[in-house]
Amino acid sequence: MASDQPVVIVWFRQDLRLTDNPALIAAAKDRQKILPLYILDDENSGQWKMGAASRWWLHNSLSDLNRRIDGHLCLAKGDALSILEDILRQKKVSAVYWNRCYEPWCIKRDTKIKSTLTDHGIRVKSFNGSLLCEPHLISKKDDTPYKVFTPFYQKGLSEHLPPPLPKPAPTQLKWCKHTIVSLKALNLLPDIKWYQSIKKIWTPGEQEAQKYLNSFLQQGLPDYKKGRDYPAKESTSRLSPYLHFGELSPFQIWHTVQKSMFVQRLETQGAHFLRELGWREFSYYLLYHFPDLPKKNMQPKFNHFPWRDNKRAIIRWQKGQTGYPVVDAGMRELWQTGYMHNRVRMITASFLVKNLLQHWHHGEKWFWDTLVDADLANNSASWQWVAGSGADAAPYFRIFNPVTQGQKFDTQGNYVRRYIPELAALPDKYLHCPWTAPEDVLKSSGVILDDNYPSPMVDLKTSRESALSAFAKIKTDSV
DNA sequence: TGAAATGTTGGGGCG
DNA sequence: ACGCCCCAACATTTC
Repeated sequence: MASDQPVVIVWFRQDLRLTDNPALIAAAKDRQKILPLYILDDENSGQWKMGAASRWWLHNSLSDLNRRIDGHLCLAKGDALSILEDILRQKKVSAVYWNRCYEPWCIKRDTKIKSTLTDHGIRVKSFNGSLLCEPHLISKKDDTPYKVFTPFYQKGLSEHLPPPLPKPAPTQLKWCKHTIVSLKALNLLPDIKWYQSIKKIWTPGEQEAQKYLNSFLQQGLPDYKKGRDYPAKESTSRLSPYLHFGELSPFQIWHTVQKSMFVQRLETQGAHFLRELGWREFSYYLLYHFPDLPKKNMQPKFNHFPWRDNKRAIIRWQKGQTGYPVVDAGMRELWQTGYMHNRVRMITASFLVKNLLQHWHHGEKWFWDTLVDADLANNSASWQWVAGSGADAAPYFRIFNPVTQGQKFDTQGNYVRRYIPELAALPDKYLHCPWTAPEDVLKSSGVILDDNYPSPMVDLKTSRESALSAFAKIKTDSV
């Protein structure tokens, strides 16, 4: 039966941190024992169960969080409401606090949980710990949601900036020990240890996130505006997985960058970086107001788009065997590290959707499973952006040329050579288009086309023309 | 947060 | 000296 001392549950979700965590701060104010809880809920997430790379990340994040609270983290697996109700039967619970999530399935589940627990006589409070500004607070003058990024960012969001200052971790917390299952029993790690190479690159955890942020401010930010386009450089922040799991809050990022902009005189660079945070906000905003975003084209005319369905082509793309070095390097970076540089994400996505004419859902699913930063809002909004089916999307006819893009943004070939060692000996001139290299150059570089590296799976000129004529077919379609 | 096609300009070679 | 052509370099338009 319920033990005598009442406890407050802090339900950790995508906020795996102790600093600037509103739910935790609220619990600390109650001065009761805190039961820190994480639930792996695969029963309510439907099609959007966490992908494999994310699970690896989560495993390590939970392990780190648990270590930081001296082994008190309570882990559970299953339907969140049932698990909470189980705990209520075993413990005297006065309140449950959490920071809000914005995935449609989460909103639906949490709404039900909130009303059910309230009926049980429990104090339930939820907070914003993940967004600069929550989606329901922003709308145009006519009360409809923004559909275009620039006005959303410049008018809608900016009215709510600056965000509140980040708050330190509460001190002298009294944890309550309660065990349901072990971390191992969550089965977050796969049987095959494909994550060995990911492990070399990444260290999940709140303190590591802070280190990453600080090193970005020193090394990445000063050259961010230009440098972020070059995948071989380290000018991007690579904060996305930490941000997704809430090991870092956007408030912390926003204020730290602002301060750095002032101290280092990096107004322009900083503004460009903060704009990327703005895109993240916009993705969440779109997902909130258009919950079909992960499934349905925002522009209905794309419902008639003549996608092809070629399983083997999709597999070649996934494996990085398209014959276009910058595309293949990107897909191999993804497979090996659980991450891909932003510019290369655009190039590989454009290739799948436009040159191969495969539905953006295929790319969305693959990225969902393989990215450590897989995030429903960012992933679906970005795929629709690339495909051209989004509300404020890249025009369909914007088709990236992987050879030109490679030559422009990986001129020295450092990125391609890192992920495609079999091409490493090719001279820069032919690195992004090996099939144009003379026989003797190929031979002396040890490249044998269709043997150790494929020749292009489609012709750029003709596939581009096919894409444009496919687009022409839906161009005139009415809503 | 393109690329390719088309248009324009201006310098240099050359009859 | 002049007109003509070529074409690179840049600008504009179209997809």
